Amino acid sequence: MQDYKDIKISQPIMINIKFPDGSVRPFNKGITAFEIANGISPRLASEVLAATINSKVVEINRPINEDASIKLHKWEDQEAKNTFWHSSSHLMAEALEQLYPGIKFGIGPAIETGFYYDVDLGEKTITESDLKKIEDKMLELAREKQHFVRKDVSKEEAMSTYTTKGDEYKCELIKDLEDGTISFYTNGSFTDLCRGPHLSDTSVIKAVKLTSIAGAYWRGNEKNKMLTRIYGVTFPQKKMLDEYLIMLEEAKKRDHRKIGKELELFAFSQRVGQGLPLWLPKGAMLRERLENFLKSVQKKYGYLPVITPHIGQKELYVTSGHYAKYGKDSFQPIHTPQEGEEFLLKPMNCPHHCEIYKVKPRSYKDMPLRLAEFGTVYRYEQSGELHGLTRVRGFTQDDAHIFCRPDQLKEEFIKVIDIVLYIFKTLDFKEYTAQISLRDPDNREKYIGSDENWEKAERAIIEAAAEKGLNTVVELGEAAFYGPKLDFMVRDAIGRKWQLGTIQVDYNLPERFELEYVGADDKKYRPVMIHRAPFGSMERFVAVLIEHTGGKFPLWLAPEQAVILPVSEKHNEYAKKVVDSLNNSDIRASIDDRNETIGKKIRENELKRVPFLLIVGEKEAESGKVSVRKQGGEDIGTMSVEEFAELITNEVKRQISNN
RNA sequence: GCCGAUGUAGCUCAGUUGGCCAGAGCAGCUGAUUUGUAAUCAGCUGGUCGGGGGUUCGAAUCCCUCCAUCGGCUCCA
Repeated sequence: MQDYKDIKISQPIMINIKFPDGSVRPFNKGITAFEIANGISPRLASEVLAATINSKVVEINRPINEDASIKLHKWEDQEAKNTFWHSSSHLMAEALEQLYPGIKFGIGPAIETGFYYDVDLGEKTITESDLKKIEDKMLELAREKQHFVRKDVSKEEAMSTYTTKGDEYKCELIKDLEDGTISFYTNGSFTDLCRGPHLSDTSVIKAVKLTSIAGAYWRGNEKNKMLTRIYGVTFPQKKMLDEYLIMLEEAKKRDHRKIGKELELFAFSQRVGQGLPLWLPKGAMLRERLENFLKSVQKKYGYLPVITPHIGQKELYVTSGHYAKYGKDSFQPIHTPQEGEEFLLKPMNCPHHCEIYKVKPRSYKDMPLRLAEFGTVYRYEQSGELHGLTRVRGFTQDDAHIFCRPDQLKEEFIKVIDIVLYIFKTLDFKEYTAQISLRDPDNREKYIGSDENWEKAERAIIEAAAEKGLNTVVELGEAAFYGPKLDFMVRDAIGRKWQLGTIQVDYNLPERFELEYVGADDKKYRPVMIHRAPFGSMERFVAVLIEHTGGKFPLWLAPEQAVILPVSEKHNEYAKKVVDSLNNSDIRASIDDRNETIGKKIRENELKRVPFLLIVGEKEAESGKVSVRKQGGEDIGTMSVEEFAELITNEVKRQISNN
């Protein structure tokens, strides 16, 4: 620091800074991102929270000593949020240390929304009711405008600091770090082992909410001690926190478990067993419509339906390799009166489909063979992991397996992507991304199949995704051991991300089941297998759809499309005629002929999210018409029953054919 | 499975310094009302207070245990 000042006074050394727009400007050596921002405008400087210098995110007061590229991050950038939340976790740690002296710290990173810190409270406990106190302390400390001060330390110094403090978790972390890369950050009374980056000071943290408290194993290993994890989120403006809390409320309202109960779509029974959903009539019919929709799409794409049993001999899974890998952690084998017979509940459909492939010799001319089944599978999920319909023990995959020649892989992949995108479009998922999961390049031996095939498959996926213009992220090392895959994530109506469909390439099962086809040269070849499930599972998809729509399903899926509300019992007879006529036009309509006021009937059918309410009274009965109220209250006027039926039919047609 | 919280009528929730036959609203049933765009009125029915065990003269309330649910962790073919 001292040197730099001297230099500046005598003869400033200039460095070149490159901006995101490509322009390059000279600055004095040692300038900071904050000073650069301030030179552009003081307002910008006040909003910049972090900067990326040469593709590394750093604090805005770190001197830049060589030519560099720079990008300034305001709150809108994830980099800024990460910095903000990471600093907030240090602030929380400081508050915790002051309130609970002697506690030990694990790690405290930023997460997608907010941050957490893992702490070992020793004998003490923290409950939800203590959170307010901690929040207040954090705000108090934030207002002190504490600067985050970085200090590079030797490994030895770092170790001795934490040995003295008696913080074994930090010691363990330091052990794994390389000397020369270790730094401490101090804000106020709290110093933490940390690589940064951080805010320049705490004063920008204006709003704090500690959201929950939970147990978490040290380093994520269930053999280790369980620490207390405190989750929180902070914002630079109070208003943003309020908006965030409103979003949480909205999410609560859309919870598929709540709506599923209200709309009588599905239920659970303790007696049946946890994680085993019971589909109620309305839910079952909804699911059936989704299945029929996908079936008709698949028919167009040349899929062949198959049906296989819910159990299979243990031997089947020994062959597939799943028994060795998951046998212990699955539902245990079913034994029969016959000695030595063992069956397993099927945890996936692929082995059964492989056996269908094998029922007769296959020719290269038969490829691709696309076998589809809505197959119900059972997996023993740990009890703490079960969650509504999104994580269950029995579920139905919209499964299909495509057996094809290696040269057909890319084309088949593209066709599957087409199906997935068509589904997203029809169900109004406008924002989605795709993750391409490839091999870990440094660890090739853990994957099965030849290098050549892997390269071909990886290239096929990348090219297919590119040709379809997908917005993709590539993740190395995320592939399954048997092949690369493509997973789709959608964003729902309130911005949350969900993983839905998946497309996976598999070289393993064709090998294990010795699947073959005869080529044009009369030689035998091994087919490639594609697993794909555009919905993922019916359970999960319905859950996501509920949360996406808040229970207001599109007309073609809605359990009831219209309910006829007679103004009084005198009009029930006419209402009956209307409903018969609509049902004849394949419209799902019913009468609410309860002896209640029209106001109450409207209210209750609105709560049931019925898309159209038809009010019929004296006027309508006389003129043979219906008065149409759209969900939410919009009056779309009076029309004949035929006109209304046409309106519904056209809208449904539009919704499912927007290809 | 692990940490923490919760479990009262079909639903949403009161009631816990241990003490008369455990409450409300909605839903359901019966009756009155015959209704015009988000809750008509009255009466009635309904609960092993999650299950089991214990402490106590007395337990929804305190203790133990099991189950389920919720928030996380780990896991996810």
